[in-house]
Amino acid sequence: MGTTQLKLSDLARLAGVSTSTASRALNDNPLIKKETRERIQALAKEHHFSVNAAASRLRMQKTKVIAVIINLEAETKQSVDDPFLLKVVSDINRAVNRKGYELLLSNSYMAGEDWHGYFISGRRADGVIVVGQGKEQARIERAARAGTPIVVWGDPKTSANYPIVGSDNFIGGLSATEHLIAKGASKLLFLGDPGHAELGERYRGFCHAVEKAKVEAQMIKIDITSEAAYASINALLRAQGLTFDGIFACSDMVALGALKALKERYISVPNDVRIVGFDDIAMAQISFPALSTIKQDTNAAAQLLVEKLLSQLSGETCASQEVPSSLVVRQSS
Amino acid sequence: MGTTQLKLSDLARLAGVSTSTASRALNDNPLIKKETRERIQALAKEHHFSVNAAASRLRMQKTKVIAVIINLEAETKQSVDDPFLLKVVSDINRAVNRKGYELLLSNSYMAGEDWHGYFISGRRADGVIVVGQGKEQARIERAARAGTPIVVWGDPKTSANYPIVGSDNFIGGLSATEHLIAKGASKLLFLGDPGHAELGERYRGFCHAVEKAKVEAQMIKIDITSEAAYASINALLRAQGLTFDGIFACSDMVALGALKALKERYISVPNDVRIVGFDDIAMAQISFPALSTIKQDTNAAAQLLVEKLLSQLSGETCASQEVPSSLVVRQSS
DNA sequence: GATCTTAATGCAAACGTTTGCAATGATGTT
DNA sequence: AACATCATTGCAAACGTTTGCATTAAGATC
Repeated sequence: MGTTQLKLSDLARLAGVSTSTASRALNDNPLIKKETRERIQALAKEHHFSVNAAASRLRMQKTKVIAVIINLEAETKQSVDDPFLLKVVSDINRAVNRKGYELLLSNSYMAGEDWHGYFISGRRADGVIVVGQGKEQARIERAARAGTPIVVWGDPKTSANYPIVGSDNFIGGLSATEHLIAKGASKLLFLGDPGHAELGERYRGFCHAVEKAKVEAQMIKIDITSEAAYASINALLRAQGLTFDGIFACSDMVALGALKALKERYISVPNDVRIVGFDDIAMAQISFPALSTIKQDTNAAAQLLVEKLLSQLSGETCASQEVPSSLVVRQSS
Repeated sequence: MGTTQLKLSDLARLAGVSTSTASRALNDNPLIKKETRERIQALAKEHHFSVNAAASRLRMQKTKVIAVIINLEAETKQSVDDPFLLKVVSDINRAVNRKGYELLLSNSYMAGEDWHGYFISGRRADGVIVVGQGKEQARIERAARAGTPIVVWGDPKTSANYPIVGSDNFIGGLSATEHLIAKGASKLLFLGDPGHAELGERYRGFCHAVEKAKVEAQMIKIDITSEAAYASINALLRAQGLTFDGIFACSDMVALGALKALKERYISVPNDVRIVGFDDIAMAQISFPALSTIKQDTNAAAQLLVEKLLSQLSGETCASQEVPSSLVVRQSS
């Protein structure tokens, strides 16, 4: 506090060696005699010395930082508070740390339009992980073309000039719907917005199952929030009565909103209506009835995202990849 | 990409001015003629120039970065996925950005024991926001004593050498409990861990209301997870039957876990048992019955945290402060 | 004893900004 | 005409690391 910041040259003087020796010693460079290294490292610990990251980054041309940017549409109101998105971020954080990198949490507000300029040229991060493919991929594509090491959490089937990691949304949608049908549903309802890349795949899976089983089906396009789901189910029931007996919701939050609307009208879940969600957020198992859902393995995905990003940093190119998802059957179906 | 990174001196040459002029122009320094400034700024935009943050930070001795560290006990299993914690982080992110700072998302794993060394001496951030006071405050206190600009989300009543911002937990606990009693409950149950600073205050409020109204009360000490709540309510019912008619849960997640256990045994909420939670997470209004709770104004708190941190950066000292919380009455009570 | 190898360390340049001070030219004042 | 003032710009140092290359000392080889 009172004393001025210790720098490497001070530490070196204290140890009676040159600055370069001190630097190498702290980086465990075998050029330096083992005893010397250990002596200097001990001294550093004793004096609470920390390398100045700004100086180091300037010299090294590397930041050891990965930026995570949450890519939400301004228009739709899927908020940053969506527990699933935040879980993804949290898992990415762990994965990033395990590789010795730090996590800069960013968003369109800070990064603006020119992600390459802001993060890479600006030496704020070595690479970018985008959470949420969104409807509009221009900025991602521009960044990738400018040479930004970048990976995206989204729908891996989308063809793009950057790798995308995400669940097999088609299979997820397919197996959720098949499960609903197997449980006796014959008038199905899809709740979500197929214009969104990942949700579009889930909807494709839904349609595929519907056609194969030759059952009735309808789709209501809503924002990805529980409020929108609650409102739309209420409106539908009011206008047309109970015209469905199975719901595939594009996310758990949506499913829970629908569930609430049904329960308020004493429509029994799963007897009158079966529901399956998507994501398997913490709330899914604590709702009543507990929510059947397609579990996304965010942990595995986060690890893959980071690995792919790091391999880009070392010059390799890599492809999109799907992470297996699995049906979790609970009481709602 | 192919071309090498543009630096300030290149931009200056392109504009036919010196590096210093270019630097000042980009920073909108009025020393430079207005037309020159605008010309250079336009040129910078045209060429996608971005200042090298590493070099700038080294020279300025400032990072314009704020570190947020989620402070969880290793022992208890309140996970990073707790939606409330993540909401706090997300609100802090917004508040930080509004002030022109970036957010470094960190944790004990990266920062280790010596937060001052890691963040401040290491020039990774200008200040630290700690989310979650935890049970053990040694590291926070040590960092503060070492001169780290630091603020904490926690219980503002705790006396400490750093400012703490948080809800008025005592009042929150008091009004939640009074509400339960007003709704007819006379055998109360507190669910949570009073050893945790914030929860301790909530429990004090609970006890205060209980004594004033002279009603029965018991406390079960559990981890702050819905799973623990679910398990403990089940165990209690199995062992002793329904010995309570009102629950004050220390968090919404805990309340929802308890709610599920009750519903599974067909105990009516709110007729047989009234429940009030704490936090007002998104799930509270979507559960069935919708959960009454004490709403914490995380947005206001986040703004306060950032303001207090920034005023520390400009040398002022500041005090802890409480943010008003409010009872939100829904169907569970 | 002279030369060669090897191990350990030091010297000094470079990374790309920002900023105090000096320099320049133009304008106003006596 | 000499001098002071002002607006605008440039020079060069400093921020604290890391690392290629040079240097030194010590042991090995002839």
